[in-house]
Amino acid sequence: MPKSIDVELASLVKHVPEGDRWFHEIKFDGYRILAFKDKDRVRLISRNGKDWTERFSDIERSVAALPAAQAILDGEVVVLKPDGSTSFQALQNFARQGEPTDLTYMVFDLLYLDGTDLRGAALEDRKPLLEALVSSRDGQLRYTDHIEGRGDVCFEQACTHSREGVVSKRRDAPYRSGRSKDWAKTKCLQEQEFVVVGYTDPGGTRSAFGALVLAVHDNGDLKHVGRVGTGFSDASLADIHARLMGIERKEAPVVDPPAGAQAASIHWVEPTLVAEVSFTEWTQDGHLRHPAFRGLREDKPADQVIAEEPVELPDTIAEVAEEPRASSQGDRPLVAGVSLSNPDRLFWPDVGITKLELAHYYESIAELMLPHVAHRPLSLVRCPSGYTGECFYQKHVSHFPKAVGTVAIHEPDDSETVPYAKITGLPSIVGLVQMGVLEIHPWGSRADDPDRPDRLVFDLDPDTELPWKTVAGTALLIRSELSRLGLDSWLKTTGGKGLHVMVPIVRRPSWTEVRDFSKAFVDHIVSLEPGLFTASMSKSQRGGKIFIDYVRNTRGATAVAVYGARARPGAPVSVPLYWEEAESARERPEFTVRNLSARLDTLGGDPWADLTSKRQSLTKGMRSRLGV
DNA sequence: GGGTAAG
DNA sequence: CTTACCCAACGCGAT
DNA sequence: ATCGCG
Ligand SMILES: [Mn+2]
Ligand SMILES: [Mn+2]
Repeated sequence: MPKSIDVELASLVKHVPEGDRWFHEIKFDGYRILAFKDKDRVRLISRNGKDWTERFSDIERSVAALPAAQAILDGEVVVLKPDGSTSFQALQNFARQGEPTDLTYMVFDLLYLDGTDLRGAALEDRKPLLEALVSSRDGQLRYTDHIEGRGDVCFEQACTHSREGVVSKRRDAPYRSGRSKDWAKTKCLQEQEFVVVGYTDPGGTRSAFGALVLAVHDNGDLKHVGRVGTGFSDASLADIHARLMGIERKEAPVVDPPAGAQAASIHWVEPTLVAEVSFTEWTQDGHLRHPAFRGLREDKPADQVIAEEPVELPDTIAEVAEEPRASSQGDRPLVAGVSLSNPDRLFWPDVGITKLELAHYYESIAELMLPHVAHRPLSLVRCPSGYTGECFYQKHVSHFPKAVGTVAIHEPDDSETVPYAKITGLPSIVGLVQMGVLEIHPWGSRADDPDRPDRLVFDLDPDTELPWKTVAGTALLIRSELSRLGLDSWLKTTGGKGLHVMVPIVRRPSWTEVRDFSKAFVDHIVSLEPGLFTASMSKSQRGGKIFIDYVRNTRGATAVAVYGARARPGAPVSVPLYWEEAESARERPEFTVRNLSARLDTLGGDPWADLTSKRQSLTKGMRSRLGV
């Protein structure tokens, strides 16, 4: 077994090589590491021969646990962010939480296995062996899969998922140490350092400054290479602006300052700051195309910044055909008078439901839906590129279509008021659809008095394995216990596994009083069958039980809108049920944006028709019976 | 998705 | 015209 | 204070 090996390195090329003779892998940016495993002994060695075994002790353990006596692996130690996660995981966790990051060893080659040197074998024979060796193993050690052929598609995917690029490898080639033409790397972006020589004023709502003016040293002179105006966070914008103000100067530090109106708006500064900037390519006249700011280099003296040699292109592909002009997106259909961009955008790619179809769905049920959702502050779940894409909660709205109303909400510990979205009619809902809103969550109070709730909701969240009949029975129990107190209630599906029981009340008690009542009521329900019900949110206490969530009944908390869609597979919707259906339905009623109309055609009547006219109050008598 | 930047 | 990037929440209960 | 949760 060899004690050391020089790694194979990829040549940089401009385009991904085409043809079936290539395997394409995502290019990871990290530490290139060879792992030598000999029985229990593992060494992790970097490209320049440094031993990193102690630093990467978690990885050392993973390699030691591999089912092989001897092995040499090649790969990259990377910090893997959880954005390769599937839609549903992403949706569950899209709240802002510190991104947990872990060092992961992404292995892409196997050079030695149990007495056999595999370096002479073809890549297409080495990789299956590697996959078998590390498969089913996740966490610290992962197999780097590849795509056969379709290099252009692979590159496009890599770049749109903001990966660094693609490494293409000849499938029939042995492992050769050193720089090789069998491995070709293609980068989505180039990255380089530049001297900051000035800045421009901000426009619109932008703060601090607009762009940084950049230059490089060239034969002792500073040459202007363009400006970078994107990639800044609000924090870096403010920080950099403060530093720029201290180093302003009258004259341009570059020998070739831009002329005309462009130049007039530039504030020149002493050339002491160095910025790291990514860009797609150099233009003919020596400027950066599509530059984006990455960060300031604190460690690099400005006078050492020179233009790096443009990449040599050993690639043979001559010219890229100009892409056919994407048919201009001028076709914006109107629904309820609201203009929709990208009407064919797939919001639910699994079932082929588009933005336009969602708008038409809301149009078709608006009359039934509006009484229950209009004139309330809203929380929104937006997924502008569909439920499988990045989703996020939004409460404060700005730059929404005019059809979407707003209500000023006073948030605790905030002297200012904040605008929340509000539905005033069908056009508002279509306006939300235009903004990629896949879930609408109304408050339990109305815009004209947000601090006086007019309805409670009991949210039944069953353990996934509980049968429908149990969930339905629980809802019926809650209904009858509410009835004993003198309260009528209404039922709906949630679009998930659970149910919502809705109780309209006369606006009078505060949120605190309503929450106390809800908690006491749920505690009472739990006491009836503690083995089946729980009021405790913690997942560990919910196994095999139904979690009855009373915390929905607090200020600012919400439940998904009735008739509202869910950002989940299949485009499910939350649907009103007759109480009789809870008794008679043998299976969980499940409806979608696509098929709800079939139910409405045959149902006859509206299960929630008399909810809005119901007048009932939370009384002293009810409270005392619950011991509040 | 909208807004602010760049080429 | 294009591309690239940032930004888009919060409160409760348990520990 | 921080975490888990919806
Ligand atoms: Mn629920
Ligand atoms: Mn976008």
